[in-house]
Amino acid sequence: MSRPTPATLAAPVRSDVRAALEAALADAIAARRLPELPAEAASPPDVARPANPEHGDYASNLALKLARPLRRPPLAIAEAVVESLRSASPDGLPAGGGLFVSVEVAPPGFINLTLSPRWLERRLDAARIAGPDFGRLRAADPRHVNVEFVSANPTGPLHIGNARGAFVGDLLCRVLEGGGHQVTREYYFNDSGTQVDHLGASVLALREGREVPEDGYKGDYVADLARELPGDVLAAATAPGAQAARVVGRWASERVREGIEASLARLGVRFDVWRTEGTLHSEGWVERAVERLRAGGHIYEQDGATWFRSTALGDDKDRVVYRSDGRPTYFAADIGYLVDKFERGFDELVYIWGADHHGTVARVRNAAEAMGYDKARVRMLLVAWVRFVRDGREISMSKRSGEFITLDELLAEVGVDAARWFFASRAASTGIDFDIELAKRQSNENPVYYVQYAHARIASILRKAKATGISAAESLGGLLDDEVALGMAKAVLRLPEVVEDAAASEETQGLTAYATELATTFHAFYRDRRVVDADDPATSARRLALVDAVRLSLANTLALLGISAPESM
RNA sequence: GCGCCCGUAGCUCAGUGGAUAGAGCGUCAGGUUGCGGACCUGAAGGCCGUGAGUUCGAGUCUCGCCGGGCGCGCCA
Repeated sequence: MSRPTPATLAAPVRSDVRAALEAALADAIAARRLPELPAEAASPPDVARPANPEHGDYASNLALKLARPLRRPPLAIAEAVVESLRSASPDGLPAGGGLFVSVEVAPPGFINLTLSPRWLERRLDAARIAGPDFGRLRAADPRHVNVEFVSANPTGPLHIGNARGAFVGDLLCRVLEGGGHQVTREYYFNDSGTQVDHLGASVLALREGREVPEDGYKGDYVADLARELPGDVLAAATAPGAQAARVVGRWASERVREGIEASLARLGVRFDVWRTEGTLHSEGWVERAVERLRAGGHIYEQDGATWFRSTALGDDKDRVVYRSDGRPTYFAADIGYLVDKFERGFDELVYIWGADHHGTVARVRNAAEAMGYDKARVRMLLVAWVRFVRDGREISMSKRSGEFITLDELLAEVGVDAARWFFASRAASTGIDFDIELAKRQSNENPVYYVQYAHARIASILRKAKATGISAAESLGGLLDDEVALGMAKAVLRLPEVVEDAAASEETQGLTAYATELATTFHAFYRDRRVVDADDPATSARRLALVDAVRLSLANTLALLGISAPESM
């Protein structure tokens, strides 16, 4: 028997259940207990986890779904499929022998399936062999995805308004990677625009002891930059004929960008590509994009400006690409960027944008379509607004008021783990409140500590076992006849399908909910079963194996979220 | 006015068309001579904004309305 790869070992249990049902359905048709399937009904069977444990570990509605196309009562279809499931010899099931200990038909036509303890034991042993790979999947359709996020212009440090996009973007990347896809994290910024000139003028003004201009930047970091401004840059800026604000601005924005990179690193976010708007023009990507559109008849001239006919594809209005004075718009860079990204070979482009940018979604996707790209491969994930609150009062984000909070300050207050958990456990599209005081409190008010505590507690048990001279058994061998252990084993083995769902939905709430549930299951197990018991080393060894599998699942889930899994706390 | 997002327990939020709608916090009542009490058990608390529709089945899909947020530049 060839040894399965870790990715195979970590495959979702649910897919085995699906495969078994599919095989049983095919068998029932072959045995003429059911008529041939019409082509349109040939999708894989739906499998869900019932809310009520009496309905088994998994339930399928395939009989209900097939009732109409097969023109048979759902109960009759369910009976036919179940007969196939039952008649298959324990090791004759294509998806793996002895998968189920019970298969039942329940009105109005559900098929309820309960997993076999023996099969679960083998699966759990395999998960432990997979180790850190348990929960990392092999994608059926591996894609190389470009995820562009944060993308704040380097005119000042990241503030809490940038926080959600940074976390959501990174979490999306992690979940896609967990689902077996390849990801490039990309940061897009402008280091040559008027904003950068304003920054340069502000720094220069302070350096020369003048007031910051009206449209300049006023934060403390500007004063720091003025102090640090090197003599040679200052000399170059003040040389005759030099564009002083621009020269200083270039230097300052690079310094700010380095600071942003460092802040993001503290969040556990590292970008693969830093791309500037300027290079999209200098490298000719914008021209290439416009030519492509022009060739397709999507460009016209009016009032001296160059327009993209976005309305032809359903947008509200056409969009200017080159202004009447010849300067390109921001949108021009956007379309050049599309060509650049696709030329680099990505299968899919994802943009993490604030919800206030939703108005620009249609034009960019339309431009992609007009240039001959598949619109479905260009997707914008809109991140809703966060109200930052301290003890119930909203924190104003005005830079002028001085209440401006940087990302670094937020992290210093609440910690990376708590912040990551907070954003991971909420859908990106929902507006949320972030109570800084609440997030700070290290108690059971904050579920991240609850989960980390479970991990630390297991680590402590493992230490205790080692000191006692008991080590984890290689195989669970019979342990799952104990119902308490059985329930926990099932919880552990859910991880791969939780990851699968997260990658498919591109949301992480399922992972945090899962980790909380697994921690709860463990704490209950801890209450009901003693793990380390010198009087029963055989049972101890098996329980240690099971508990270690819980630790593994918690650690892998937290790792996927970029959250630490402490050995003690 | 048009477009996008949102409306679920006192609060903050989950809930891939399935069976009795969940979690954390908060409130109330309990629990440890054993491996970590940052733990455990229980209770109260819901016309899932609202009205229709689609179907075997709707918190979930469609449409209308009500309420909230955000957009609607030759700005970035």
